Amino acid sequence: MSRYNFKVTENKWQKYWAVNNIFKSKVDYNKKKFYCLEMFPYPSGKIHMGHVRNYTIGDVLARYKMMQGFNVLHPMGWDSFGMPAENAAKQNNLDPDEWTQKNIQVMKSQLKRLGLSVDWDKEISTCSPDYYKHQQLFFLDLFDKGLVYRKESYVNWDPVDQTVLANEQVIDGKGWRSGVPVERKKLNQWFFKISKFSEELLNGLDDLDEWPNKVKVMQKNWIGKSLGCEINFKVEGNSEIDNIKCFTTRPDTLFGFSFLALSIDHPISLYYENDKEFALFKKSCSKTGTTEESIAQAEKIGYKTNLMATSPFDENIKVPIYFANFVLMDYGFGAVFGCPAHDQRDLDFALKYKLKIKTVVRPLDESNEFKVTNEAYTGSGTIFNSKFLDNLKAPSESISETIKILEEKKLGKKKINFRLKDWGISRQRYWGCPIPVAYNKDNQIVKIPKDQLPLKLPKNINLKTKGNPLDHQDDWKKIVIDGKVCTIETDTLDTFVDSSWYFLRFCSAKNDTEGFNVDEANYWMPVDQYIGGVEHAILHLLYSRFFVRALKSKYLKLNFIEPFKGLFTQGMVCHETYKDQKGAWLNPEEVFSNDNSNFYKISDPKQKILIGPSESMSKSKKNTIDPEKIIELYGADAVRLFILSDSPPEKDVQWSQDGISASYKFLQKFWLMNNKIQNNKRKFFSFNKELEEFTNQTINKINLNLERFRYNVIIANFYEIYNFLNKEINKEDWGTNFTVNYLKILKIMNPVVPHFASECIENFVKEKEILWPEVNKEYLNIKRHTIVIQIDGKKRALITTEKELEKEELIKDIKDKKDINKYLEKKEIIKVIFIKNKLINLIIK
RNA sequence: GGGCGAAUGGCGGAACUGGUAGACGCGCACGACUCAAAAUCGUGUUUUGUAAGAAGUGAGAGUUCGAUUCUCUCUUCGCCCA
Repeated sequence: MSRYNFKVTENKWQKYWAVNNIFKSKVDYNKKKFYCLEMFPYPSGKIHMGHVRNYTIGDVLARYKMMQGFNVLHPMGWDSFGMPAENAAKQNNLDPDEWTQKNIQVMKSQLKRLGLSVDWDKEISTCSPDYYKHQQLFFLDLFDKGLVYRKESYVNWDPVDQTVLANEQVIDGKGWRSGVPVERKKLNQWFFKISKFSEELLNGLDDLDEWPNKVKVMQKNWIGKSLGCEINFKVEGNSEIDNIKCFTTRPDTLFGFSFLALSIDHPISLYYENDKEFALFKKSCSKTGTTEESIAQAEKIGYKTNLMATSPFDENIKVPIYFANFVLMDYGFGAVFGCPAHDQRDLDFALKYKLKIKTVVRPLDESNEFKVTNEAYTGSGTIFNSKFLDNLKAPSESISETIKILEEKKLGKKKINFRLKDWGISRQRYWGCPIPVAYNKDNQIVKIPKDQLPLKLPKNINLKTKGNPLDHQDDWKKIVIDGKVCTIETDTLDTFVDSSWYFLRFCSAKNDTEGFNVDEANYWMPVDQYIGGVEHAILHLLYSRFFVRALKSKYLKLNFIEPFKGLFTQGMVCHETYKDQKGAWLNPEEVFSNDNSNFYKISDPKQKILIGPSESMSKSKKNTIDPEKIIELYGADAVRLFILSDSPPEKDVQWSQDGISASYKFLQKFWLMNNKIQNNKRKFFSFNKELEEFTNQTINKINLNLERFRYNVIIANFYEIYNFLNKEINKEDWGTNFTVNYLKILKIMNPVVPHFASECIENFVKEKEILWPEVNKEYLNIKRHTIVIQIDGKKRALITTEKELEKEELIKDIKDKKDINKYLEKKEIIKVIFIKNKLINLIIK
């Protein structure tokens, strides 16, 4: 036997697993199921280290559960609709479908080389009509249930590219591609009524006890339930308008009221339709994007109407009514009352238009002289200047008290408001799932009949058009429904829709007649462990939780409501960044170092490289490491070992060259040791108790560490295993129980380094199904005890003993020992803390 | 500004319910092998001190016989929301 040849071995086992269908899974009611799912990748071209980390973590868990006898579902698919394909196709005159299929082929072979325990028979791809035809059916189902609707809504509009931008494509208020300021434009768009489930989605979080708390907090904040109240303000100046309804979370600051602001889309704006100045104002409002951030940062501007509003608490207080750019129609009622002293936006607005600023909340340590000038006071305190509200504690008492008064006087009522808005699912793009509706000649919505589905995307089209390429597909757009010619909707679905139910599709991946089978879903779902990046903590997870709830309105027999029972969010893979003297980013392959502190350019060895901080690997900073090259050099097992070894999986990990080569060396060392063990011809005679203890304790440790995702500690345990075994085999007598224990050890290494472990096990014993070893609890309670001896709480000595020493015996032993007794001479023991078999602490005087 | 989290050697990181701080790895040093180097193997490696010892888990307090772990205040960093 010689060096470990990872290429031969990894290839051999990958073939073995595939040929023997080792990872194929099917419903089996006699077996306990385990659904292990990692977030499926976008086929962008090649896999990156983030994928390697994500899928290795999942694979370790899946293999561990398989070895424990679970019926494991561990599938893989492709989140294959989306903009990168469309952009790449546009740039290189390609077909997005061909580009995508090619990437899938490449990435699939790369993933296979990692040796994942994936059931490839269940592979799905969201851009395939086999997948999206079911999605179109779901869309129609939800439409029938009133959970899909169309309304006018604002989008980010790039005036140069003539295209709609997603929020993340708006950078500093400018289009990411054109670099010109983004505008707001109104379009008719499709929405999912996620807001109907706000309360449910919020309450459901309480039951998700296997989710990281931070993700639950983020979702909670996103849903943003707030207690407030609606208030009716009397309006003067237009005989047709009696009052305006406002929503506020701070009714207690009502005495600080100095203006009323309306959204430009408020119904009252209709009265100003012919007003030229208002039209100009409206136009200037459209100069900001649609993100909350950009609206918050934009300069507050307003248009003063001829209307006046009266304070519900004091008829003598009358204030002007404005249209303002910072009021949104889809929050509250599109109308807010302005209290400049206690809201920064209102204050900015009031200062600009020289409106009154009346302070009505003072901090607890301030007197009634307290006055807000340039900075709004939003902290807690006491209400003053507010007549009957005076001296209430703000906000703890004042809000509920004010609501009570408003309700009594029938001026307003308590209202719960949610920040969560309906989910806009229209995208003005080609490469997405077509929306299965059309419009008749009266522009009414006509559902495309189910027997005419799937509604497929047209092929070979010109993508280099302004706006949505589908708009220009006149032939494709025409459809005959019930003998009438209709025009197909050209918007496509947000790709988040694709990923909101793919976990259900895996349960019935090849089912042609339905998206998923209820019985199969009821067997496999919920996903027992979902693993992915924290960047999807809000939207993807929330949308998926919504989608299952929405589907439940049709599939009444679904027996689960939360799709993901357990969630694990892994950290990113980071690497140092390098820049040359001109400030251009350099790839790690372009630099070298002789001392690991000074780096130089390979193509220009005199040029010193500037080393930047370690950041998440990204193409733009060129600090990426190609997994394929690393697998080629070190093998899949070494990569798996390293990607888990250096940091806890939930934290960021530093890619390091020394680290990967250490993992490689570890396998080589272990292999040499394995050779020695397997070539051994000697017979042993005594029972190796120490080995038995070590093995059982190690299995126990690894069990705990696996359950808690402490995979980095497991790798440390592997090194301990090597260090221990390597000492044992230098002994004369390894023990009659050596082989049994060694085999157990190889098995627990299997989930992390499956090719390597399988090879070692196979050479040793022939065993088809490798099961997880049981812990013999007898060896967990060690018969040898190491007792810590403390004097005044300081460690002074250790005693190792086989006996279970009682307190008095132990004190006697201590007094007999010179090196400890010296601390006790001429002192009196006033107290003894004793924990059997663990610790004794003598307090002396 | 609010919420959540983190801080441990030269570095990444261990430490179960308060009970031996620094597991394991990297790096470094010394040694073996070698004409030499690489590779490999062995030994050592928190700081300080020749040593016994002392100090030590971001800073400061508190609870406790005993705190990396619990409580409070502060500093810095990260993430999310505004």
